[in-house]
Amino acid sequence: MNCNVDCTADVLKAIAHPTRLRILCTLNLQEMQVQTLVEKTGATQSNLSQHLSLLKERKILVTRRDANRIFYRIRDTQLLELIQLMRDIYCREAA
Amino acid sequence: MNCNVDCTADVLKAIAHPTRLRILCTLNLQEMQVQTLVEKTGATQSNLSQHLSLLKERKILVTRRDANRIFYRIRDTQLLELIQLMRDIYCREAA
DNA sequence: TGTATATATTAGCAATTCATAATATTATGG
DNA sequence: CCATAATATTATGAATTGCTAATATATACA
Repeated sequence: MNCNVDCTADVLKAIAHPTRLRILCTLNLQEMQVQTLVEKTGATQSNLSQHLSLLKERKILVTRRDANRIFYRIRDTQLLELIQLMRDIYCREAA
Repeated sequence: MNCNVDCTADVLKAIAHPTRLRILCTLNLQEMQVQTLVEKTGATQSNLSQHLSLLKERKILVTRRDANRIFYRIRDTQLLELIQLMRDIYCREAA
């Protein structure tokens, strides 16, 4: 009935943004440092950092520090299957 | 690589709203007329109508007219499994 | 045709989101 | 300690979203 809508909506909202989706698809199953993500996504360092911290707050990403650098990865990679499925259902055209 | 981010983000955005999620969870596998949804969700008629039309535009809902009334249902009910899964992963607490 | 019911649309404002630019923080190596 | 590299934070303004109130449309039925 009440399917935990507020929490679920928050998580969905976190994912529902082109740059953040791109981050998730780029990360895929690996971990990656911010600089790499900046290059691969084409976003500004600052902007990307903001999106990353939002995803981290929502427990979608987790981090690991290695000296100077921070590595991000997807906490629960089931999420990738979810996104893929969503895309298959609603965005079938083109690659 | 590019996982159709723009389209996928649009669909996610459509779902990522408490009232719209509530609509989807309320509909579940049935079809329902607007008035019923108004009562069950507690939203304003106008507001609900706006959310419904957004969901319809995004091909998430489909409609059927019966005389005076319009019945809405979820086009692809796999979506419900997706939402459920999302909730299981990220919103495990309480019912 | 006139009224009532169900649903949709529009306008307008408040609140939120987003990107950019500038600055701060943290860690490393010399 | 200083310079540099990597990342985060803050402020700000523009754009988008979301709600409400008012109005419009469509159908049924007396």
